[in-house]
Amino acid sequence: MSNIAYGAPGAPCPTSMTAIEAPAAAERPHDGKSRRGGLDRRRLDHLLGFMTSLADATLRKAFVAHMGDLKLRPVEFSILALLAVNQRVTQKKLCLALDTPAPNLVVVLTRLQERGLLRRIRSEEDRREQHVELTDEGRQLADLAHARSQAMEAGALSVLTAGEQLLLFELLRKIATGGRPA
Amino acid sequence: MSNIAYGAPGAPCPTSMTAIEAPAAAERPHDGKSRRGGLDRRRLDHLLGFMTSLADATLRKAFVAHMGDLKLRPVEFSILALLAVNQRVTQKKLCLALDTPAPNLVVVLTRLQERGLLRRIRSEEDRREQHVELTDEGRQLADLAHARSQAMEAGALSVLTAGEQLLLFELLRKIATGGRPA
DNA sequence: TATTGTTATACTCTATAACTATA
DNA sequence: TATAGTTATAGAGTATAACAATA
Repeated sequence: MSNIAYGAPGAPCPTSMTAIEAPAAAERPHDGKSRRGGLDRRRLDHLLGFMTSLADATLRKAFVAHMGDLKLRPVEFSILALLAVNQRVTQKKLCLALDTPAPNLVVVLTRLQERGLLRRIRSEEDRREQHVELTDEGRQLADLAHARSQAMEAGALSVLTAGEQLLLFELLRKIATGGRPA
Repeated sequence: MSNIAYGAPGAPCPTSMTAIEAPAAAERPHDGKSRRGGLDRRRLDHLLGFMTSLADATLRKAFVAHMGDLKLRPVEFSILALLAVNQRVTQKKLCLALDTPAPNLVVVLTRLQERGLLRRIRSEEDRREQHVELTDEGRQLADLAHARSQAMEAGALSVLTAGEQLLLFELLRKIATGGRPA
């Protein structure tokens, strides 16, 4: 269910390249570690993007294991989680919060709406906007999913001490924000 | 270029759900942090999978910025990196190392082969296997990409101290492997 | 003119089934 | 019967252009 190919999709690919430079300097056989499928992975294991991909693969499996029977995709989980604790949420705000193009959000919201989990209500102040809100059924599922996510998190983080958990979040936050505070 | 919708694609979606449980207990207005697009993100910010998604988005942008002109996608970068330091690599081994289904690897390898970056050589011992190896041109690009990855890494990690960097890798490794050593 | 939401569309990524050729 | 690689295909994720309604 999704590989660990490393980092970014979407980049173009056609032929071309700059080539030459960089000697294949100090690289001895290998150290016995850094392997998988029997291959030496020394040029990948020191890359943060590769390691987060590995961690992501593990966390995706945990998501499916814990949330699978709720029929919620990650983006759907995120939307319910946002709607559960925010009021007067417009689609524009959801796009910003999830960093998702508007057209893609539309189809996800429509899917959730057809499941009876949320409503779209045309704003009276600005009739261009729609306010998205959970139905009772949607709120129940949001709360259940939230509870499940806590259990999932406990499992994934159980390999770390409490101090390590805090540290990991803080380090990831720094990476994600490029060092900026919030 | 890719959102931060959270974790796992691929999960099914049709209707259904178990519903009910979990009270929306102690949740006060918000703390001023945990926001983006003006929305309270308290049910997401404590989830490791969400944070790694955020970090991944940042790292993907760094990948494009540093590697874009080499016309290498992440999975292509990874393949070159593996071929550069391994001998007698079969497609089966690459599939295992990258956790990628064989049919998907085939198209990527064919693309790289058509660019003149690698060769597929039928094994004499077992004629079902193909040995994949870099051409001279492929090795040059692999080495250049490796050098670029080092610069990219330095930039992404510059927000952390040397100690924090080591710690982050170790914590991610523990998450990825579920606590197992290698 | 600019913004919110929508439709249509395209390209990539991911995954599976079915086939071949070898073993 | 099993394995390495391939072909074909389907589904989900991601992205952009163009449009309608409203401001």
